[in-house]
Amino acid sequence: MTDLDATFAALADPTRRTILSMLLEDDMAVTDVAEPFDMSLAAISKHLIILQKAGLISQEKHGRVKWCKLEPDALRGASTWMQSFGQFEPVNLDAFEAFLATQLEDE
Amino acid sequence: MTDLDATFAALADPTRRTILSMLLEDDMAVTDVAEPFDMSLAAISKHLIILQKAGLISQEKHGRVKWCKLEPDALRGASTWMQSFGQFEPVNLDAFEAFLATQLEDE
DNA sequence: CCATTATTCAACCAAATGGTTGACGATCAC
DNA sequence: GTGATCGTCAACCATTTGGTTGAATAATGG
Repeated sequence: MTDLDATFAALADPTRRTILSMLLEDDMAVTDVAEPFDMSLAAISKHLIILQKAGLISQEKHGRVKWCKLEPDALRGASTWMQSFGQFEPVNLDAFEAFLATQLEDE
Repeated sequence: MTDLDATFAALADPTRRTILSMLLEDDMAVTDVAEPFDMSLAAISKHLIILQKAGLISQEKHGRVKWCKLEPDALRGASTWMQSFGQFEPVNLDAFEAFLATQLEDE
């Protein structure tokens, strides 16, 4: 329950969602993450800590540079929760899972 | 962007997620939604307003009773955003959309 | 060694959040 | 009509959030 709190809360901020999108391209240092934002480095540092606590990114320090890396697995819990509402979607979960099965067979 | 803010923020609270799960079973009146919670009716009323503003539920007043109904379509925006990280998932978005297309043809 | 760079920490601030209570406007049931 | 019920509003409160600035820590380069 608390995991989902942290994940959804982290995703609720547009700055943090943009950061995640940036990290989708490549791992980045804190300073480089901050560069496009009109905001202090300290503010971005805080956002990154929130993302890390939510498990959405990991941070690893090499020398004085801290590298940020997307950890998309943390999205899976939130994604699964949302899919519990799938019965209302045009494609039901059973069909989707059957589709997944065919995909895996192809490999 | 702002849509996603509201959706994810609404989902970040455990009380609100529980309410959505309850509404998954059936439409409910505000008082009945509030019943299982150890919280004032006014607090639940506020939560419901937040859910409505996020588009996750609709509310319709019949007499003095206000009925709350799940609107799962609002989850789609958030779901789509999360799927943009799908390159890390076993099935990519293109394949999923192709699958959706075949589903629609069947109708 | 010294200046520079990378990042965080601490203190502070304004605004938003999640809760309370009590009063209030409708509506229903008798 | 009168009293109970449904739900919201308004005012209030404590805590969290998202930002700032300036100082502090730590590693690097010349």
